[in-house]
Amino acid sequence: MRQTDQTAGRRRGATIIDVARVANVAVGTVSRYINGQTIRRSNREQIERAIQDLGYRRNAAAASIRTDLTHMIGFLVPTFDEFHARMLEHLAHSVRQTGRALLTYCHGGDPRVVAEALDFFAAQRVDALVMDGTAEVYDRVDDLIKHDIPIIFYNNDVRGLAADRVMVENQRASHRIVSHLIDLGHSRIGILTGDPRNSSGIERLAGYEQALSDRGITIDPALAARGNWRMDGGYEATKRLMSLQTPPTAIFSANYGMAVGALSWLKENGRHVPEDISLASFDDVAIFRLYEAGITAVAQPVASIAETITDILVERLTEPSGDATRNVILECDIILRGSTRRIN
Amino acid sequence: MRQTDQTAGRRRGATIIDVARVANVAVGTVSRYINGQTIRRSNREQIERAIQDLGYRRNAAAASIRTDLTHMIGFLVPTFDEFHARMLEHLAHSVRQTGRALLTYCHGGDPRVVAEALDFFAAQRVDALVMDGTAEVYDRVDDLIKHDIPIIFYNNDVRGLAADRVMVENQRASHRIVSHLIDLGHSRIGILTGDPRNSSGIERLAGYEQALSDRGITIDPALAARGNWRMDGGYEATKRLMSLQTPPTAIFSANYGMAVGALSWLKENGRHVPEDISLASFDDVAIFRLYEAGITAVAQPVASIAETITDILVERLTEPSGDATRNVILECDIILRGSTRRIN
DNA sequence: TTGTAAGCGTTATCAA
DNA sequence: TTGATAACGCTTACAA
Repeated sequence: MRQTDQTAGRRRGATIIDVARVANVAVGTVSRYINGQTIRRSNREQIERAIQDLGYRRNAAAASIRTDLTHMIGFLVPTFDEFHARMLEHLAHSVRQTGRALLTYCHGGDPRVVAEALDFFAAQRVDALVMDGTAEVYDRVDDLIKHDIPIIFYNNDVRGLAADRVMVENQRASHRIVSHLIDLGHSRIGILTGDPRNSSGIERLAGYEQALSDRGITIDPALAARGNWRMDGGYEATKRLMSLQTPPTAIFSANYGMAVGALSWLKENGRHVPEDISLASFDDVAIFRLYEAGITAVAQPVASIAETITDILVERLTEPSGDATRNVILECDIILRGSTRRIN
Repeated sequence: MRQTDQTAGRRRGATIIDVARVANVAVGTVSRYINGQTIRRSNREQIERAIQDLGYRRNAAAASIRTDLTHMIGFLVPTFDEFHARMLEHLAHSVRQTGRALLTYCHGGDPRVVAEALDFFAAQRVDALVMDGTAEVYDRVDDLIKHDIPIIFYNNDVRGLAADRVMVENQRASHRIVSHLIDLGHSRIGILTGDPRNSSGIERLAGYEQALSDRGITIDPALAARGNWRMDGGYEATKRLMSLQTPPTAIFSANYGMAVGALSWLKENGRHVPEDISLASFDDVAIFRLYEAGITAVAQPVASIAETITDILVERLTEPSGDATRNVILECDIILRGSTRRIN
């Protein structure tokens, strides 16, 4: 009996049964009305009035245990830096238009939190999971896939999993921007690399190396300074590069966070961009448009990435049973600004 | 019969019943094990093996229809700019440590989307809702409160609702930073105001005006240029201020987005900061630390805001039944940098 | 189109 | 501690 139920943590609201009783119809009829099926007009009006009077609200959780559809998409990222925040904004927007929302989790690079997040998503029965691929969690993600939860990777891939992927042409874009530096007369070009366990880090480094060798420039391992995608890593890596016997005349940063660290070190040490050194970076963020003469950058098509992810999502969730995994690779733009300068 | 059930959209996994059967115990026992109650050792081992073998995963949605607890917190923001992204990151972190996650929705300033979000949260039965207050939705939020969903406002308040609030001392911080400009000899100080429907916009403007009148400076309405919190609004508002007969010698921006717009206009028009004009802003963001000599700013205690919200959340969700609403107001720091300069 | 009733996967009560 | 079983709020055959 509801009134004597001690278990409810909070006052329970009206249910579909209450609505049916007040409207003098069967629960099935109310359910059909709620789900947009055709209903006799008189019934519809009575149901609407009952819903109004009772302040009834459908319980999606209850529905989901029958339908196995929660209308929630898991979204797992390492951090909410500008890149991921923009992804989130675009993704939230496109996913919203399909009647779904994002259950977000931020792992901060901690594998235990990643595992925790995947468990949480599995328990909540998210309809699908969108994540920036992180290695080390191969098994746990595979487990989700075995439980028929579609996974879509973006930004970084985890090879060998039956997941969809929406990536950008990391290697080609890096090749193009480094080639631009070479065109400007640079041959001693440093790179701030990301985490070598990340596919985008590997590919961006490969694009850099390919561009150099395509132009007959010997690759000097000392010019590849390892960062960690973050500002502090870029700062330290830049310091190392600039302390070399023969420092580079140009630096390419594999992401924007490290580029900000580079700018910070250069500024503190009185090196001017582009007079003393040219700088180019992956990712196009607000600060690059504003900083002094602007920073030359690779612009990722964030909106397209989000839309493509949503398209794949809807496809996976509506099509009978998806066949082959999809692997979309989107193009990037190179935005030339004042931070890259001709030398000699 | 499971095998013939046509309704399942996807392969259904093992249930607690399956686990009980394989482990040779009752479902109640499995449930108790899952929820951390004491279990006879032999049973525990058999249950653990069964869970392992079956790849069982608890269905949180099913549990929630009995417990009325989803372990999801709704998070509603207008946009994922740097301020809200940082809030999200901190909030996700602190909320995670209580075993919950954030169901995020981004409304982009559209009241229809706000309404949609609130309906979605209500249907999903989020345990609580954290939101940047938006006017115009008084009734719908009140409806959620009537359904016993705790609401916590941050950044902007909506007066008159039985909700908790975690705000910052907008007026006092603005007063302090404007007073600093006056100390430097400025008397013709412009302000880029936010949306006047937002409580923080009102309070920051009030702090500005109070600072002026406290020092006997007449308030010139022409010096209050209305922005929209965004870069484009700040750009246009700055243009208007700088086109006045007697332009200001200093500008205070009520948030960082408009300050970036101001920097953009000033740069395009060859005005240097701080030589030609001083600039100070609410919000302390990455670009302010890096931009030329740095931008003087009000630093909001984002981490504290998030932690306070989480504390209140936990309190509301565990205490018998919350009494009075809480109204926390946190202090801000003024960070002095190179963008504000003494004149005369 | 409607009513009836059997699930869905949990939790919680109650007697043992 | 455990087992058996009645909720929880909804969807969906199935029969009318």
